[in-house]
Amino acid sequence: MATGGFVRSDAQQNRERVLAAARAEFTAHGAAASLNKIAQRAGVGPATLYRHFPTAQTLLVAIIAADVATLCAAGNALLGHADPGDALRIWLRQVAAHATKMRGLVATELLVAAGDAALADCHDSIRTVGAALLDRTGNPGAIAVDDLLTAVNALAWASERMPADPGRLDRLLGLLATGFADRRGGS
Amino acid sequence: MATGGFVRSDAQQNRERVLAAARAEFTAHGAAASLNKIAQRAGVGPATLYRHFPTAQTLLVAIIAADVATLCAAGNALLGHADPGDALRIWLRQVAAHATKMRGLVATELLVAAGDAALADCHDSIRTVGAALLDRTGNPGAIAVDDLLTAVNALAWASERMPADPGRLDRLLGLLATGFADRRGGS
DNA sequence: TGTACATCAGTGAACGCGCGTTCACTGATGTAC
DNA sequence: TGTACATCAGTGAACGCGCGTTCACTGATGTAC
Repeated sequence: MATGGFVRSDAQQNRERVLAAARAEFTAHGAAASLNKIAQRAGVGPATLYRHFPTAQTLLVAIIAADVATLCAAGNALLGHADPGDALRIWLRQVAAHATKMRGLVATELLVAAGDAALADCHDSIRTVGAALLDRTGNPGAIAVDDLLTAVNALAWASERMPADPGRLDRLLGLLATGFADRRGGS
Repeated sequence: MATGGFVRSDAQQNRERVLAAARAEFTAHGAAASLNKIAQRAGVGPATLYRHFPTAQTLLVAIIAADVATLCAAGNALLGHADPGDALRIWLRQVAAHATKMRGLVATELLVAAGDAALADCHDSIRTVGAALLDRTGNPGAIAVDDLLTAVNALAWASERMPADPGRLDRLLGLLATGFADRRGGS
């Protein structure tokens, strides 16, 4: 009997090939991506995919988790940025870029994180970093970090759906930063 | 030979029963709604549904168009409101409520209006009303009405995806109104 | 180092399912006289 | 008013398709001696 806990090197290779194929298929077809096609693209049988990822959700979350880790690392680095306001804006831009991946699937998934433990962890990580960056600005509007992140995800999702207008995301984020109502003038 | 242009009364009835069933199914299942099930719910054969609406898109747009007409009428009425700022906010709240219908399908469809003539008409109607309301406020931030409507749709879609938090939509719209960055204080 | 073995990853054909869609046919409706 | 007719809406079984998923089986890998 094996000592347990070892991982066959071909298994690890296949796992990574499946992840890469899934990333490509999700990017191309969003939520309509097919597990059979992912397996085919990865050059493995469908049952192999199931061995590694029992459900499509598992697969998607594995991909997202890796990206979220990068995103949070970048956010933590920005805590040392000289201008807290700029730091927050820069990071939210990165959050938005992340959320547009895979035809908006990432934004969609992160919003309904409840129900999946791994996804909830991602959500918490992002929220923690976001809260730190927001606090550092003084947070004059007393905004909940959850609301801010939800809004950024939503705007990113929307801009992803309108690929004809590449400047849209930045304009929408600008709009979110300043608001559409003038707080100084009346009415 | 018939004189042409007449509509059999049973046909009209079936058309309306299909529309009602479709509304119910889209509301329950969003984009995953099945045409066969809609037909079944309406008490007609699948081919009958196809006679009235050759494609699922046609069906969805027929439903949306009716709602959009109501929305625009409400917006035009608000042009007579005493406070332009309030009028805009009230109407955007209605736009958001409209966009959350059918599991966010409405928001999704309206964003990618290009490609469907009827949907493009809806889009234009909404934009025209929105522009009138926005202009009346003086539009201090020189915001494009398209961006504003896109943002409202996006936030509505996001809040629809998180039904556990019913106050979220209003908070998000409030955030969009005032912005997350303080324009008076530095950074 | 080399060989026998036990484990478990991989295979790919096949399953059942529900989807969108079509067909030849039936029958209800409205018209014309 | 009443009847014959032409039109076209409705029917529902059936099609092909691709999906997610499973199965009994094969074979590669790492271990133990």
